[in-house]
Amino acid sequence: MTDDIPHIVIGRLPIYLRALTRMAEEYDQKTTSSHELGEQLGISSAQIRKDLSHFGEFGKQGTGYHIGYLIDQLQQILNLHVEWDVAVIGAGHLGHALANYNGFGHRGFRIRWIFDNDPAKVGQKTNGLVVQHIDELEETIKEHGAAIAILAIPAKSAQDVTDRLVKMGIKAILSYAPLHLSVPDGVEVSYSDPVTEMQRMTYYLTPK
Amino acid sequence: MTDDIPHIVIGRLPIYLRALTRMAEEYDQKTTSSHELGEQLGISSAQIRKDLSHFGEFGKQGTGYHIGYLIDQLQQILNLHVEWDVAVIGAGHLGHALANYNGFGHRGFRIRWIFDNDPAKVGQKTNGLVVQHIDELEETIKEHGAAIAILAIPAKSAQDVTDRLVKMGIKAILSYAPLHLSVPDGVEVSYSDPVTEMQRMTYYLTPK
DNA sequence: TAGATTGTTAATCGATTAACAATC
DNA sequence: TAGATTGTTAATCGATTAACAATC
Repeated sequence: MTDDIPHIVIGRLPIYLRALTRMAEEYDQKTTSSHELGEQLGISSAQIRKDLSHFGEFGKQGTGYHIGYLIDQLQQILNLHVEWDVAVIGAGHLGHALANYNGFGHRGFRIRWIFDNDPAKVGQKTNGLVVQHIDELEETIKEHGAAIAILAIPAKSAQDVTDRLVKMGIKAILSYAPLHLSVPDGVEVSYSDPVTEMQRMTYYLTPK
Repeated sequence: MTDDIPHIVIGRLPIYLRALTRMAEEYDQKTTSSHELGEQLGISSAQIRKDLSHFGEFGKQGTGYHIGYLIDQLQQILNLHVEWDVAVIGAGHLGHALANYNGFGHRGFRIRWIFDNDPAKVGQKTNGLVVQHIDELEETIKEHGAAIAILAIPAKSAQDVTDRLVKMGIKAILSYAPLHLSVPDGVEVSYSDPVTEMQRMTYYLTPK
């Protein structure tokens, strides 16, 4: 796939999609403008128009964007017209929280498997899912084919599990483990470490 | 506080801190170089040196950086020489996961309160914390003073709660709610929405 | 001394913004 | 028609990188 669209632009598309969906569902709004959308998100209207212009012409002079149409286009661009099966690795508190979060379904994802290496957790049911032993990982992925995994395990074992996931063809990993993961080209990784985020913010705070 | 150091630089400091801590604790390493650190993190050595140079001269030509000293300096810069009290809003699965996560303590934070608006959850104990009713928010913050809150509640009520937090003087918010929050200048917000992250990654994936 | 690595400068690269013709 | 807003261009702004003198 030809790709010279900046990563940073791609990263904003889901933000636009989220805001547009909210306008449609919460406020039953039919159209919007780059100005209104930008105001709502703290982003300049010029940037929004520039970002969208990488992919086509979705608006009309004078009236702006039809929300339903733009939502549909963004979903197409982001490959969200299919539902993605997701494997959760780790059945601790966070793994359970992910398995029980009902915000995935309407936005393109379904948690389908949850794994743990603790025999005491294997067999537990959570939101209709049964915790499988991590050693069934390879077999399960081979059988069903999965592209996305979420890592909800300690840093210690995260790189090992990542290597196994990559070996099985996983192409996107969302990691809650507090460390940098090494992956080959072609594998996407997103990091979500609450402490790192908070440490960034404390820079701007004054200790009491 | 004078501040023309780019946000993006501040955002990398906790990443450096995390990697350095790992070198020290996991591998008992005493020194490192910008080259080694960069290799480990997928960041250029020039960028690391440039970033650090905003704050002082921490290395020695020929030998690199003393890890313990650099860790200490980064902690000072990020205001992590004090421990920050954190309020968690929302005692659902995610709120409980946060309350039980043991990765905060060693990195500068302590979850001290957890709130919910569901009477059925108020009074529940989790990891030594008792869930308080959200209506006790103002009183509790007024009494103890808190600067950081984590939002683990649905989008619907997130802006309302944010307004209340800001009113009480909260200066940093880590939000797991899938929406953009409006806050006045001087209040830091970090977003952590797993779906947004995954939607960014699916752009690069090929639907099967 | 020889080798390694810093901190910094200048050049390059990339992203954001202002402005506006086009047009609904 | 008058007003609003797009998509795009060029200018500005900011971040990254390459290179190297300084020096441990």
